[in-house]
Amino acid sequence: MGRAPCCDKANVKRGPWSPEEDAKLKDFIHKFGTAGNWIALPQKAGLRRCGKSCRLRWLNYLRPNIKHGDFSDEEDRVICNLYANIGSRWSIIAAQLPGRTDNDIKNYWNTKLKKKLMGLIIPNNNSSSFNNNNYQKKLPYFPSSSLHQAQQNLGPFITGQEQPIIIPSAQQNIMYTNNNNLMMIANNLQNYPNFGATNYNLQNYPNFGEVASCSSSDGSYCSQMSFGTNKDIINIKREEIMSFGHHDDAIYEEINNQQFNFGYFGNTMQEIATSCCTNGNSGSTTNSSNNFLLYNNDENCNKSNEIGMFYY
DNA sequence: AACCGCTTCAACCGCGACCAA
DNA sequence: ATTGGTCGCGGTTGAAGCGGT
Repeated sequence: MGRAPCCDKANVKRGPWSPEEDAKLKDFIHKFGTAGNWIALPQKAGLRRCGKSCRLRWLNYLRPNIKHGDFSDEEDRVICNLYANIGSRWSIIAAQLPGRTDNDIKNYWNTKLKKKLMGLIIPNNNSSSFNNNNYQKKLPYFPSSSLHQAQQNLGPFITGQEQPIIIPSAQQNIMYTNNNNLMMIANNLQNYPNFGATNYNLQNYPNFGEVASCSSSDGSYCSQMSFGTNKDIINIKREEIMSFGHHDDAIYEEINNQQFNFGYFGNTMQEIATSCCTNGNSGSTTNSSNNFLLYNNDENCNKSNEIGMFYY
């Protein structure tokens, strides 16, 4: 048995509000306020609407000082920062942006801001070295030049020269480095306790390359991950590879006479973890913490110079 | 002009929190 | 302590608008 409806659905109007209804609601609230009871308000105001609908219309549209229209860079920054820290707590985020409603911010995030951030890693359609349209749709691919441009476009989200930045961490985790070499996107690894555990069975992804090891020392999430590639098969410049996607997108591709390997694991967009498969590189987390380092490997697959640190 | 697919955003819905009786 | 009514939140929906073909 479900919950009792809050109003008589058969006798209330639904859908968009007419100017007359808006005027009635505004007029009533200006004269009497909400009288402490939204459920009873519509009847008193002569509106054939559900009380909840009245409340929403007032809070999101009719009340004074509501700000509509474009969000400023500063507002973008506030939303990103708060989303990174508290996730989709829209009402709390809205409280920090005078005139903005939680609904507005939620819509803005879902339809624009998220894409704006994601767009920074969309393959460069002008890239002459990667001209397969299908793969372009599936795979982010970064010539170092366009990545550098993307980094520039990050603008206010870049916080310093040495530290990676984190946007956001609650639901979909977008990770950046600002070393102009690598950029990664991944869902929050901590949401996927099996990440790094053997049941990901990386051997199922033959094109992943030679996975050196992928283990979890504390059983909670990936605390150590390393991967290497067979340098005789794969030839990828570390500046020019970033991959993520569905496992069945795992491909081996030859581009401009260079062999590229894209590795994946995870079955759905929600399960996507990161892979970064470069010539003789390996990655490992440090101290069971929420970051990992990516190294160059030397001829013998020993770590040489550090490429970058990633937070998640 | 007609159709189609995509995006936007106002509005809806259900659920948990809260509060008064 | 329990119950019932209301509020507020966050996820989802769907109509409208828009651009491409």
